[in-house]
Amino acid sequence: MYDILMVEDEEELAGLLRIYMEKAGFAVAWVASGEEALLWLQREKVKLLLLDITLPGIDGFAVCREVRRAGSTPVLIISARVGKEDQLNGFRLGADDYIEKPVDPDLLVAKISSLFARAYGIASEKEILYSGNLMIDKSAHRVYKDKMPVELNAKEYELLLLMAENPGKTLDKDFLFNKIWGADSFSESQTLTVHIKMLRNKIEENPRKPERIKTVWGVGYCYEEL
Amino acid sequence: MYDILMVEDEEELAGLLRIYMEKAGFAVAWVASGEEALLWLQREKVKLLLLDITLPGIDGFAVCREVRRAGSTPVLIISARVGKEDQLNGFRLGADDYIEKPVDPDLLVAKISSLFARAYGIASEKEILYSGNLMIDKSAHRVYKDKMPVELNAKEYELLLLMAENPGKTLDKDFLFNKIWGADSFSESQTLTVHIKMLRNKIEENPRKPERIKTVWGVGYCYEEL
DNA sequence: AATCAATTATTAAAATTTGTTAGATAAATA
DNA sequence: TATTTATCTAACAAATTTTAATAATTGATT
Repeated sequence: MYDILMVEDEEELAGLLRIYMEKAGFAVAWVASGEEALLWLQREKVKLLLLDITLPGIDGFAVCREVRRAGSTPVLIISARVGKEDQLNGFRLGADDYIEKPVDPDLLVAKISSLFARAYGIASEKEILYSGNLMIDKSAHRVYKDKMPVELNAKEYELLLLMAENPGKTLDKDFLFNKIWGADSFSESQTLTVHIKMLRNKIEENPRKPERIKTVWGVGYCYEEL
Repeated sequence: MYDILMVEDEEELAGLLRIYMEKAGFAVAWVASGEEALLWLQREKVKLLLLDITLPGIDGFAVCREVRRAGSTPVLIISARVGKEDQLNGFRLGADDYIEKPVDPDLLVAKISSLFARAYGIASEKEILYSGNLMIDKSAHRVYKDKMPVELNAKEYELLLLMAENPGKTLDKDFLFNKIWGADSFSESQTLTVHIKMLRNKIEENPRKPERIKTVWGVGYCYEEL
């Protein structure tokens, strides 16, 4: 898989940028139009998209929109248009950055590296998870509520983490149970609900009226990011 | 916990930016020097750091370096210095972006939002089905009518989803029943109509004159997308 | 238009399922 | 062994689903 797909119709610029990017260790693919870009992306994945806006045919904005519809691939826009509206539009479509021409290759490479680090380096091994007034420090295996440590035991911690990593999603009881206790395990009956109860006692403001761990009747529980 | 810690010694600019950022929904804390910033960060976590470079005492670069040493908090640098070297230096220290003064508040907010989405996955993919003034959040298993939550229980939810996924089509009673209750199941007699009734009570403007769930005599029901 | 049978709607209450909770017991850990 | 943590029990509470009886509506027939 290539690291970068560059969509740029000016051949000379494309050549220059490619040299710089490859010198920085990125594997670069190049296409010259929006149509080609979309076709290319149908066949193959890429880690980052470097996208000129002014292209013949389908323009960069449209490509950006399509890419965002499909996933969260980082998109870096290059444009000769200097208007603020164009930039805002780019961000609205989900671009990660917007660079105005003329492009300084060193800066471009710096930005790409930064974006790579954010998207693939640090973020993937995010050690700390924030969720409203809750902070879950994965490396320390510890949870803080309003900056005050909360003492959770192992099962409670696992439960909370699993739910907090899927905020806003209803996880059904079987899923939760299987993830934490393992497929079989005789118990099940009440043991999950009991643990939910204890968790709520520890992290809910008012455990009788849970705001954070909502129960979805007949299905399971849903963690709300407050 | 605050979303953003702004480190900026120009009080007027700080005030202006704060207004824009808060309007965009971010909780903003503000300190005016590098020393304060470091002290602040020792006590409290923050989701994003907005950092001016030219500060009295400890400058922005030094703060950035410290922050990176401690973790992967997103850092956005603002600077009055327009040199390419300064920018490269910022990126080298691990900054996520570098904005030159004068700062356009709209663009700043756009960049911050983009960075938030990248770092915290706010643009997390959710399965949502829109149908007129109804919104069905499949991942949360929840339904909203005019943005207000509607409390549906399991069977009602299944029914609604099944119908909403086939708008404008008349689904006959057997089909609905079999899909939700399963082929056999003694009951049937009234149980479907009762559930339809309850659904209508919850999502129709005037349950006596259903606009959304129409009954098709002798056949079944038809969900209208309004 | 009036009648009739079939179908659907409404309602309330019974039956069932599911959730909560506190406390007892067992298991693991120090 | 003392202490903590995990699991289970059982009674209770609450919400959901079904049943069943009655009312209203529809479409066909006269």
